Amino acid sequence: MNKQKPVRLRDLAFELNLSVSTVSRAMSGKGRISDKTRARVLKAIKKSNYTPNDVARSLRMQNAMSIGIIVTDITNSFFASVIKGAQSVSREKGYSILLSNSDENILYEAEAMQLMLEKQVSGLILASVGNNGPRIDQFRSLNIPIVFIDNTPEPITSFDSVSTDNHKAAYCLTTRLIEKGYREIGMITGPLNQSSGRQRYEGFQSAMNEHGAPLRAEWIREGDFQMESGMVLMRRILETARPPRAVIISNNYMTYGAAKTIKRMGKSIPDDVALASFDTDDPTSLSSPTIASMNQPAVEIGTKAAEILINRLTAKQPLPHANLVLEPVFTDGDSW
Amino acid sequence: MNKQKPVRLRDLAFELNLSVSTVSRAMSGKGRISDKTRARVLKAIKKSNYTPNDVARSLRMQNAMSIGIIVTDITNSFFASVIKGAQSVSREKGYSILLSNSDENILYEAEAMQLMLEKQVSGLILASVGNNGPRIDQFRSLNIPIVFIDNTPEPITSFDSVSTDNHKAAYCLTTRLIEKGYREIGMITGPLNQSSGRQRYEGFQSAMNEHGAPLRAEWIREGDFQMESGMVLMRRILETARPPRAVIISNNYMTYGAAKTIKRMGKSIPDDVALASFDTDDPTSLSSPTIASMNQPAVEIGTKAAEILINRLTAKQPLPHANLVLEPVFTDGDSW
DNA sequence: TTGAAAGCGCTAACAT
DNA sequence: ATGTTAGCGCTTTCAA
Repeated sequence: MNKQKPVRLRDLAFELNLSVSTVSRAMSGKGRISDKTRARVLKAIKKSNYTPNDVARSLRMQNAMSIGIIVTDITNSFFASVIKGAQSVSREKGYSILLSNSDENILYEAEAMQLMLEKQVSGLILASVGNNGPRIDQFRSLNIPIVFIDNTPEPITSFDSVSTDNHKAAYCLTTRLIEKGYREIGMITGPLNQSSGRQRYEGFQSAMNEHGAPLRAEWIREGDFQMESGMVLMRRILETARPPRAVIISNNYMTYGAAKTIKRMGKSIPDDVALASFDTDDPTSLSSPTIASMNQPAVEIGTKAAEILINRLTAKQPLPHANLVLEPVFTDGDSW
Repeated sequence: MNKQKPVRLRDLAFELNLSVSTVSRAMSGKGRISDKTRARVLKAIKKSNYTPNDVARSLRMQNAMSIGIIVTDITNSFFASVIKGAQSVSREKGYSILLSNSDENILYEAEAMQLMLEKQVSGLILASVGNNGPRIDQFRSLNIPIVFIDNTPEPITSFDSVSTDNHKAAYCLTTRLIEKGYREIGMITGPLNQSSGRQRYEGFQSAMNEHGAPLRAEWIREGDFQMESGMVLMRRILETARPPRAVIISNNYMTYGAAKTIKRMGKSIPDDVALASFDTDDPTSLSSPTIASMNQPAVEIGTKAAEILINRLTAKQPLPHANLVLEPVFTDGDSW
């Protein structure tokens, strides 16, 4: 348990009677160097257990080769998948991942962004919870690219983003519901100041209007994407004098909460109230009922976001903003 | 979109007619400095949007104030929760998180460890997939602490670790099963070269032996913690001439796979075969049947691991190894 | 109380 | 083909 000093380039150089720069070149493969010395150096590196100090390299290169990822909740399987996707392409391209959870807290998000800045990340993948203009400007003025996922700021075209066609997803989901014969449909929306929440709400509205189905205010509640609000709001909706026959719920957690409430009230899905949702992927395949759901392709969002980011980082010329909008993936269920 | 040069300490110093060291002291609060200049500096920092370069600081301080976390699969809700726990403590104490997924691949794990080394992490939280002795030694010789979670290496007492009492968990689970009247019990184990897999198997054995229940080789199969192996092995077990009445399955994914197989074979849980498992937490609470399960306290594992790590990092004197063994948390279900 | 200067480990321009 | 040297942005002795 000797607290051994780490081997530095200088140590290797000394041992081999070479200069640091020669050793450095031997490692990087850049610059002219004779095959003999190169082999000699590489051998010495192996047996000395040399580990390059990437902090020093980052400082010198003015590039830490790392990507920051800020999500609201890593425990949400959607974000976990996004991260997994982003991580896999990052590794491939030689970038490491700095991770932060914002816990849906705008203050934590700001802190995390500040941290990323200080750590000199090469770029950021951000699932933002709200308006964080000043910090975003700071990234921009330092020319550190951000790719927005899930929620996108306005106007979208002045940022990079990877998102899902939420309007369409909600529109389709609602239309299917109507085609199944439901007309009295309520909704538990997400926060309407977040693009995902708002777009899903608007898609719902469009479909309802187009099919001449009634939009009743007491059937529509704005939640916060947390399970708790799903529980509370579903109860409120079901306790109206004349509750709807179906409810669309804007994300997975609120749906789980809502389902809990429905069970507790002794009602059944879909007989008493039908449910349709977003992003309720079920790794267990034990759910009952299975929830009809429009899902964002999470892993793909992660890989695409990382690709767009790295692409921009390695581009020779300024690139136009990329606004990738992926198709939602529908999975049917017996919740309706 | 001016690619503005970041403000450095030197720029601030110039602007204020001070030296860099004075500005640095003003920021850090260390060292004598007059209140006036201090205020002056702080004001300038605010309005100039100065962002300290942490890479430079890390190099100078020989401490990156970051913690590496390597897990096998961030998509597994167990690990996601571990990370969440670790992250929250880390943030509090001023450490950032470098994340890597090993995808249950020992080669990726080794690569990730190498990366962490190069990035000069202050410490590592490692959910190891297998024997990775040399790399572990490297951390040790560089005096970079590792806290093992989930799987622990042998001999456990020469490492820091946070784990769950897997033997006990399996023993209790098996005993309960027996007390419910089951005697013909099979098991789909995890990899027996991983401590979690092995200990759960041994706990099962102990309980079976102690209660004089039969251990039949054809009812016991070694899986790899993936869903696929749960599917395959459950089929194999059920296709034996005389299948068991209950099967204990060593983790969540294999259980989901096994349940799928059981359904596909047109059998029912628990009437045809009862199930008991580990770590099957169900965020949806929609599972049917709900799975009786012994769960690791995931978030707590994460927080404790981070605490132990940071504690060691900030200790003045060498600390003895910490081997925290947490109690499993039982959640009943109607799978038995 | 403040400033000058060294140096963390590395890369790269320049010199040999 | 190899060596010398400057310098990335910061902290911290040491000197003024």
